[in-house]
Amino acid sequence: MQENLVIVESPAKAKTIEKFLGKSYMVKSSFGHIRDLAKKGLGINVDNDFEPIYEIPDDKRKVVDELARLAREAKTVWLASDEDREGEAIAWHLAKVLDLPIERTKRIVFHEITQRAILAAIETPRTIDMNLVNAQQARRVLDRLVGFELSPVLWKKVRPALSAGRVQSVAVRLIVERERDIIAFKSVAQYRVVAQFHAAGDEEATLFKATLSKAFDSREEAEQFLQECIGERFVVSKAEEKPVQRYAAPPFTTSTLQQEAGRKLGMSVSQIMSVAQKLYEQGLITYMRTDSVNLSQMAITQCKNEVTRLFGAKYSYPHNFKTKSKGAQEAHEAIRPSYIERHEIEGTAAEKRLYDLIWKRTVASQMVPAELDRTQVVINLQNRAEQFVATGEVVRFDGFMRLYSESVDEDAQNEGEGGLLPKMEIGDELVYTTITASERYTQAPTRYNEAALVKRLEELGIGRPSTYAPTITTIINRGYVVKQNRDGQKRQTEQLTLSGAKLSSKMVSESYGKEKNRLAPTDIGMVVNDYLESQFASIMDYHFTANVEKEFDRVAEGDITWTKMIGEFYDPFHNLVDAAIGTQNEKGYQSARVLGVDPKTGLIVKARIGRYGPMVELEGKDGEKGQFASLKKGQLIESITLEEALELFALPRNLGELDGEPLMVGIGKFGPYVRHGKTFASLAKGDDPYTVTRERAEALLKESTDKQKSASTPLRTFAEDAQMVIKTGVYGPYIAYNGKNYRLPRGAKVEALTYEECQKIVAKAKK
DNA sequence: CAGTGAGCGAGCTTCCGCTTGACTT
Repeated sequence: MQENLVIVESPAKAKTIEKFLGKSYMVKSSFGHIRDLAKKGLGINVDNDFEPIYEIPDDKRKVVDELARLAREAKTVWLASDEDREGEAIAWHLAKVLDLPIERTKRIVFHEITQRAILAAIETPRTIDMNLVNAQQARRVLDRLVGFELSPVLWKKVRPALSAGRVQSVAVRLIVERERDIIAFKSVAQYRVVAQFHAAGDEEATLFKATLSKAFDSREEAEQFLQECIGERFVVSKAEEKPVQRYAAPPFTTSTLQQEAGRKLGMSVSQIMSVAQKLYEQGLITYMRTDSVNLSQMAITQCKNEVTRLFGAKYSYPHNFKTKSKGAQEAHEAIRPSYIERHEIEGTAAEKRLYDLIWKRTVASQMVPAELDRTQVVINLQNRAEQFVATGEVVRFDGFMRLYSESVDEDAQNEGEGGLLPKMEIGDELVYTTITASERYTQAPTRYNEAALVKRLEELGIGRPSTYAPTITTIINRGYVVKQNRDGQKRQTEQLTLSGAKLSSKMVSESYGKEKNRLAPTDIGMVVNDYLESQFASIMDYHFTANVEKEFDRVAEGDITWTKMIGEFYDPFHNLVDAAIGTQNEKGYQSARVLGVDPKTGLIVKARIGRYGPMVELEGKDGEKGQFASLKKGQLIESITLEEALELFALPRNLGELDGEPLMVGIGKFGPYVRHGKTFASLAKGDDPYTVTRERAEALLKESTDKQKSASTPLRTFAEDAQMVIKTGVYGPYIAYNGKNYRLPRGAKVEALTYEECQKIVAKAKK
């Protein structure tokens, strides 16, 4: 029997801490929360002052029983869950379930896993902070109320099995609004002018680039400008050089790790988290779900030694960072290597690369700023008001950049930053070798990728490190959002070049709009978003979470009771729910978008969501039936054009008669198909229903009927029992017996199976 | 809630945050 039982949240943490404490301590983990609101129903007794109905989930039963047994045997139980709202609630639930007295049970906290911190915590135990617990109950109850009252409204008004919530609905809104910005965006072409100069009278002098301060809206203006540059005088009017410092980024939090590993290693948010989890479990890094940039003193000292050893003392800058992000609870350290002196690890390629990234970021954060010289040169023209500007940046001392540089979002990159500029002084005269006016299109806003969405949510204080990845999964699973690639499109742009006194023009092909793994809303995502915005504007407000967080803080401070706070929220909220259910208005999604008139038939073309998803409709005249067609992948009701819609009506297509029956191509419930009379065949992946040829269609039909024939003839039969048959299905061979199907065990050979073996498989499956 | 390339019909769907495995059809 153990004298002391310490309970933490994570098993990996338990292992580490047990090493720091003496033999009389046993450290166990609760694996996170051990109780939650009842799974069925609301789980809240609204009429009884929002009394929560807690239960222990089935998959937690074992852990709880084990902890209860150990707690009974131990002399002292120490509740050591994380020092934040959720952690405090975990401690309280443990105390309730393990039957420990709230006023006397020892509660300890530490936010770094070092021996010093653990021993200090043991020396200064406190008791459970009920105000903080109540703030968590308020958070939990509010989320349940919002989620479980809004979702059923959607089932009724839009479609079953949809969902809404404080976090996910706002995440979808961000993506929907970005899409609308893109749809509304009008790209315009401008002529941007760049010149190559060198010092006058010196053909050998260093060339450098300078950009004209103004872009021209038309080709004529650009051409005229270039013409006037012939014989123009170019004089330096300003030459400025100033030293600037660039500071190292703070060590990783969950959100910044997701952004940086996404950009540098091309990993998805959930991949990053599962690789980080592996590193954590091996004791290689600190906890990977954190909003803190704090480093322990021990880590700072280790970094100092390491930087000094590797680069010398002048590179070392030991210091800590302050967390800025909204609503951060800082229960943990930043994400860092457990042992700074460990430069490399064993493991999978992904593990090695992620560890390397974390190591570099951590160590670089403890290095001195880089010192740069930033130069700016302004060049005047004698006969025109425009100016050329050249900027350059030179690294004088690399500092932390010697080890690591933070990457930048592709859309935030600015081009035209030059390197070293030659020395120049005011009044210096310059000569151009070429001046180029390039036609450039303004770029539409870019869609969010996963990490960019996480970053935005964090800025708004919405969601927590442990929920960023699952939230993205949820909104994709609900069909609100898709992660997609888009092929780039090509366009021709003009380039006017003045070389000496000769003006020439050429066309340059450029591609644009290529996207990889970007988040775009679906039609249903947009419809649900618009419906929620129209009926529940307060919940959909970007500041809703920040506002209720302030209320939770007041509960945590003991200024108000949590039930009063929830009551004040619930009454108006519930009225909105009732009002939404009560309104008989046409269902939110039913409003159709009119695309225009079909020039061939004069019929109105509309786009809307139908029973089987988004569709376009060629409206029938005087009550006649219209024609319908489903939208293709990547098309949106909101942005589809009349031309694109008309193309969709090309299906079903008639490829001509075959044995007196038409051969039709269409898109059905199961995707693109060929139909001949009553027989159907699905098109293959590479086939396009709009262009597939008759020959190909016939081949597909034949293939399909051949397959069906072979599928209906059994692979094996048995003399012992006519009911026992082995057939081929979509997943391979299977046993059919008395009208039921059974899978073959792995590695089973169809030809070698005996009747007895088949009987066994059937008997086993029945259990 | 369009009409088809099948379909009876009842009961269920849902939130956010804290943690890991179990387990693929």
